[in-house]
Amino acid sequence: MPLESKYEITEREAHWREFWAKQNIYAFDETSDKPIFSVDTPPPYVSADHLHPGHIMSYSQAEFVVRFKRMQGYNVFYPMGFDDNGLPTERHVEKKYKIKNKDSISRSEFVKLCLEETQKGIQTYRNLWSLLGISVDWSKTYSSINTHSQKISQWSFLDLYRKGLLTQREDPIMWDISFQSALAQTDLEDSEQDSHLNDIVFTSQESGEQLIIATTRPELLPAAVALFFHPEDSRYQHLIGTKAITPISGHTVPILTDETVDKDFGTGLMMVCTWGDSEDIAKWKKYNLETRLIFNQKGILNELAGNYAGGHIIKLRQLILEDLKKQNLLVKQTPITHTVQVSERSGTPIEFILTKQWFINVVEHKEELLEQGKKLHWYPKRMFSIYADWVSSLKWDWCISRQRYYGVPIPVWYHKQTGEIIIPQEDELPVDPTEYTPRGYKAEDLIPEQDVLDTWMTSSMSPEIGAGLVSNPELTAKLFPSSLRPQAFEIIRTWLFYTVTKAYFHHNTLPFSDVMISGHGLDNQGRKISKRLGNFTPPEQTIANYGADAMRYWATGTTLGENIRFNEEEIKKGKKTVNKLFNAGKFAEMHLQNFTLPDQAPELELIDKWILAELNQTITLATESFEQYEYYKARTAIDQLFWNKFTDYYLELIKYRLYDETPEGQNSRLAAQYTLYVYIKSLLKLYAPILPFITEELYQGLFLENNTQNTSIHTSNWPQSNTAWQLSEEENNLMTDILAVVEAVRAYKSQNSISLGKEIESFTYTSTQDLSPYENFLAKALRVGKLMK
RNA sequence: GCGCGUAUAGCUCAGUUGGUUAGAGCGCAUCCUUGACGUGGAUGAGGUCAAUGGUUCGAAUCCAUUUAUGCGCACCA
Repeated sequence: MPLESKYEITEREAHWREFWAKQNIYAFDETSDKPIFSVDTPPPYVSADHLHPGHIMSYSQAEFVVRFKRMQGYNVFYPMGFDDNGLPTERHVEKKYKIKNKDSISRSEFVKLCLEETQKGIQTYRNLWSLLGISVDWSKTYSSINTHSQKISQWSFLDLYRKGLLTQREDPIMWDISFQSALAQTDLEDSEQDSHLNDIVFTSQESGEQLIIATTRPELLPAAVALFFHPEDSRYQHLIGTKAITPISGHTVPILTDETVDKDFGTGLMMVCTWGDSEDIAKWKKYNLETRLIFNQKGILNELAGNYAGGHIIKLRQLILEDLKKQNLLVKQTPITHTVQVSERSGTPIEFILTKQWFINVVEHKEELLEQGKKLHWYPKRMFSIYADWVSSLKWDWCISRQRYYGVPIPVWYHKQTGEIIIPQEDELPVDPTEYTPRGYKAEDLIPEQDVLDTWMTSSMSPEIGAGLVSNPELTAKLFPSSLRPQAFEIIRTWLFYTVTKAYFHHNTLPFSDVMISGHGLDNQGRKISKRLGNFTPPEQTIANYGADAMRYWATGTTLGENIRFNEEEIKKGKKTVNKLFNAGKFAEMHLQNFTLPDQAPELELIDKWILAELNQTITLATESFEQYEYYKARTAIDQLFWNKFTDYYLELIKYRLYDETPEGQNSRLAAQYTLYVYIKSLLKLYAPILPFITEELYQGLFLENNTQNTSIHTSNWPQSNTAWQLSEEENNLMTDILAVVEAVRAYKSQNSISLGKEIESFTYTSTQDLSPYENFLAKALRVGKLMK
C-alpha cells in the first residue's frame, strides 16, 4: 500500500484506530501459551468531568511499556476498569440534579441517576483513551459497581470476616458532618486555617481557684470530660484528685495527670473532650473517661449542650465565645495558624462521633504490611518511602463502612432476636441485604445492614477483578498476581496500600510484582493541573491540533515519577518527529521500490556497517530502558539514532549511491538499499511503543505487502540486537575521522555561504589515519571535486 | 520537627557505577530554496552545574553544612 503524499494526521490516526479495533490486535489471547504480562490498570473515577493532560501523561507512560512488552512477545493482559461508586459520583449527581436532601429521593432512584452518570463518564474516558491509542483490551472492562466487582468485593468482606480480620465495633470514628458519613484515615487532608487559641477559665470545685486552659475548640466545652497536667508540673500538684467546674455548661470534670501533656504549652493545663482529636480519644480510652457527645451525625446539638441544644456545632464556637466574654471567662485570645484535618471530599473539618462501624484490622499488622511493601519492585525506588511513611504512621484501623447510597452493599444481616451477625454463602453473592434474604432465613427475622462499603474496599481488589474477566478459572489464576501496577503517587497510601493489604490477607502474596509510579501534570507555570484551577487545554483539542502521537511524545518528556509541565513546544517537537519519520519513510519507499530483502546480506560499506552498529547499540539501550520503565531514556536514545545519526549523516551520505543507476554502482546501491531497509524497519519498531500511529502507517506502507503473518507493527517482534552489527575498534576510529571530515566540509561551506549542494573544487582535511580508501566516497557524498589530506 | 525529592543554557529537561573541551529540544544569530522533509538543512553564540567547605590525581556526580522549592509523615490542647 503506497504512502500518501502527505500525512494527514487526524484522518490517518482515525484510520488506524479503526484498523486496530477491527483486527482486535490488543485482545488478550486466552489460548496462547506465551508468557503473560498482566496489567492492573488504574480505574479512574468516572465522575471526573474533564480529563486533563495529567491523565494523558500517566496512562501513556504505562502504556509505552505495555506496548513494548507486547512486541517482546508477551501475551498482554491489559484490562480497563472504571471506579464509579462512592462519594465523588454521589456528589456529582447531587450537584448536577440539585439534590440538596437525600430524603427527597429514594435510594433506588438516586442509584439509577448515579449509574446513568457513570455510563456517560465511562464513554468520555473510553473516547479519549481510544483517541490516544491506549492499547487496552476493551473486551476486558469492569466497573467497580458492576455485578462482577460487587461479587469480588463482597467475597473479600466474607473472607476477611471469616479470618477474623474484620470486626464491627462501636468506636469514635472520624466523621464528615456535611456528607454524614464515616471516613478512613486516608480520606483526610490537612488544611491550614487561621484560628485563635483561647485561654478559658475553669474553676476548682474544692478551692474556687481559677484554672486556665488553652483551646482552639471552645465549642467543645460542654463536651469536656477531664483536665490534665504533666505529673511533674509543680504548679498543679495540689490539684491531684480534685475536680474542676466547666464554664458555660457547669458540669464537673476530674483533674488527672498524663506524661504526654506539654508543660510549656499554654498554662500546662489541658482540656480533654469527647472528642476533639485523636489525643482526646487516646486519653478517653486510657483513663476510661466519661462520654459527652454533644451533637449527632448531622452536627445538631443535643441536651448535653444545654441552652445551645438544637443548634449546629459549626455555629457553636461563636456563641460560646460571646457568652464566655460576657462572663469574663475568656482571658486571652491568641491568633494562630494551625493545621486542621478536613474531609478530603467535602473540605469540612472532621469531627468524631460514636457509631458502630466495620473495621479491617490493619494497625496490628503494620510490620507485615511494611515487609510486603519492601518486597515490591518499585519504579522509581524512592517511592517506597511514601508507602513506608504511611504504613508506619497508621493510627486507625481501616473503617470500611460508609453511610452512603451508591456503593457495594455490606453483605450482612442481624438477627432480630439474637442479634447474631449473618453472612451469605459465597454462591449467593452479590447480594443487597435490603432486597435479599439469605438462604435458610426468613426475611422477617432479619435486619439488613444499610451501609455500603468504602469504595477502596472494591478497588483494592482490582487485580483479582481484572483477572476474573477471563472465561476460565485456570487462566484467572495465571493472571494474579499482576505483573505491573501503574499509578500516580498520590494514591500510594490508598489504592496501593489497600491492594497490598488485601492480597496479603486473602492470599498471603503480593498483588503484583512491579509498581510504576508516575508524577503528575503541571501547567506551564509549574502549578498542579487541576479541574478547580481549569489551568489546562483539553487533551482532545491538543490531539486535534497535533495528533495523538505528538501528545504521547510529550508524555515521554521526563523521567518516571517526576512531574511534567505541559509544554506546547514539546508537543510540537513530537509532531515534527512524526513528520520527519513520514518523510524518511517516503524517501525509503522511493528507493526500495523494486528491492526485495536478499537471503544473504550484500557486502556492506563502512558507513552502512556504522549505522547498523548504531542501530544495534540503540536496540540494546532502548530494550534495557523499557525493561526498567525508563521510557524517557529509550525515547532519547531512539531520537538520537534517528535525528543525529540517520538524518544528519547517514541519509545524506548515501544519497549519491541510491541515485546511482550505472552498472558499476549496483553493488554499492544494493548495500545502501539493504541497510536502509533493515534500519528503517527496526527504527519503526523502536518508535512503535511511543508513536503507534505513524509507525503503523509506515510499517504497513513499506513492509507489509509480502508479510501476511503480522497484521500490525504492534504485534510484530521487537528488534533484536545483532552481534554481526558491530564495528571493530579500527573501523570505529575511521568513522570518527570520516564524520569529522564531513563536519569540516559543512562548516567550510556554511561559513562561506556556499550551499551544501553546490560542488566545491577541492578540500583539504587533516587526519592521523589513512582515509584514502574513503576519499572517493566522501568527495561524492559531500560534493567536493577533490579531497586532499 | 523527621523523611524523600528537586535546583544544570533565556525556557523545558537529560546527564548511568566520579574520567578529556557538561548534552538535547525550543528560542536566538548567520547562512543554505541539495532530489524525503522550509513542519527543512548547515554553522554558531550561550552554562562558576544553587552556595560554602571537604574527600580525590580528577567532582554536576561522593560526603558535610546552608539556601530555595515540592511532596510525605508528625505536631497542631
